[in-house]
Amino acid sequence: MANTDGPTRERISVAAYELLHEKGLAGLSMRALADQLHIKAPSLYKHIADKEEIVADLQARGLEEFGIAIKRAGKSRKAKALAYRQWALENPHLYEITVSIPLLRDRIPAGLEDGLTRMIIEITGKDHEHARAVWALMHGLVDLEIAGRFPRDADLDLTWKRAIAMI
Amino acid sequence: MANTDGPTRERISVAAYELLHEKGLAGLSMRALADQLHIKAPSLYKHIADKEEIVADLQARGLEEFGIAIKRAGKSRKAKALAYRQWALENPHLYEITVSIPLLRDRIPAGLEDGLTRMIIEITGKDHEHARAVWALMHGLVDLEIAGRFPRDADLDLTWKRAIAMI
DNA sequence: CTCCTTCGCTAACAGTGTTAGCCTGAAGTT
DNA sequence: AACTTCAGGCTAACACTGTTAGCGAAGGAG
Repeated sequence: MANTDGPTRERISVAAYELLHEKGLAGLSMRALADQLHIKAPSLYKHIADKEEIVADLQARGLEEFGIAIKRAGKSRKAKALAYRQWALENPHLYEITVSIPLLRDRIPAGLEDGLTRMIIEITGKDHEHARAVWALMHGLVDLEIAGRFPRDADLDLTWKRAIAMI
Repeated sequence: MANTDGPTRERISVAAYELLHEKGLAGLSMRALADQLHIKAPSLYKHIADKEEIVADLQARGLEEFGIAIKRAGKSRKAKALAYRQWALENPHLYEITVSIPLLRDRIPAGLEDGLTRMIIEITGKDHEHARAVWALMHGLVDLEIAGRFPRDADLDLTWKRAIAMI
């Protein structure tokens, strides 16, 4: 019997988003995703081409939400930087999927990535090279923090302060 | 018949090291590893406990070689920074396995990680916080470069110049 | 000679993404 | 009302992953 409320493409995206938040990237399996929609894994393929498609979806969502969070932050460079860290720590799985695995450029809305790049350049107020260095600094800090690379007793608030001072 | 030259623990490590260089982390499967040693995958477990053990092995090797490369570089901060980049780009898979997946601290030689941390502090010549920020900057730059996150026409040499100037 | 350890092997299990092929109910068309 | 079409479920299966159980043969020790 056709479900009275079959999982349309949109509902799959929502379920994937929730699943990612709850179980992380490793827990995002096709079968787990199907379970949450009360269907079987192969049925997902009536709506999507492959897993990459939903990963791309989540990457796009991540970039979008991240962009919004940074825009909303205070205007100072410091506020933006802290917003970067805060968002990444609050959305580690979303951050991971957008940045720790290859970005599926061909499958996310065009311009999304460029928009963010332009935003960073705007914030730093300098040229591309400087913006890239700043971005790398933010990313490196967050990545190492999430990966647990810093000692447990490291004062990361202070580290960020120093980093911001470097900019 | 017992092999005249059975894959001892050491030979497994070597094969894993080579396999990682050739096929990357994704290509490092137990069956592929066994193939290279002309045995079957389950036989590997007569020598190792699990896959994590060989990953830990490779992480240790990576940290070690990386440390040597940095030590060998010129004395200036700039030379060290460029050596960081060069090593990472020349050993992307080794870099990936040491830094893109959780470091198996309990299974690598004690002090290896600390040794590197101390080295970075020595190079930067300042305190822990500053050293961490510098490390994050280097890591961020390399990680984003390997992930292809920078536009193809980006002048990364110049980006590094700017980054080094920021330190 | 016998025992025991080492170190191969095959078969198997649970998990992964994915494909082929079937079936059913709803929607349109004549 | 009957016929066709098709969306969207389903099961079975394949190739891959890491891993375990259990078997068997070779070599060294007593």
